[in-house]
Amino acid sequence: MEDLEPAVLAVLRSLVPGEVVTYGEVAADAGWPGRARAVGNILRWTDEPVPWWRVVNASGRLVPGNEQEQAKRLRAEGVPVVDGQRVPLSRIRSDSAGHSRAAQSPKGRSPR
DNA sequence: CAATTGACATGGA
DNA sequence: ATCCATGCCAATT
Repeated sequence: MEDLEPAVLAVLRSLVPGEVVTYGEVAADAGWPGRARAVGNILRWTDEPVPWWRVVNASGRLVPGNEQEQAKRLRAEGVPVVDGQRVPLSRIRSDSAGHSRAAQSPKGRSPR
């Protein structure tokens, strides 16, 4: 599981201003399909300088308890926030702020 | 070791 | 569009 931490951090660091991804997306990108929950757990306790505000759930909903903070930061990054608590995924899946985002699982990584 | 909880995902009501 | 139910994984109690 800790193997996931550095992987997730790397993915988040790879993100670009204006880029928003879902937990499942990050998990899959890190090489762990289905570990979306674990990702969220990490962002919760990790003290690393990870842009957790660029991570939202599959529904486009911001983080519970910090939605205001998220919305504020996202808005500052150029991400259109709706109602100050939601993000239109319609624009996120496919195009990411003008950068290529397609990493697919490099190899079978599931020692479990 | 079993039950519960949670910054998730998907689908149906 | 929102809420509820089920599944999946990991951490806590």
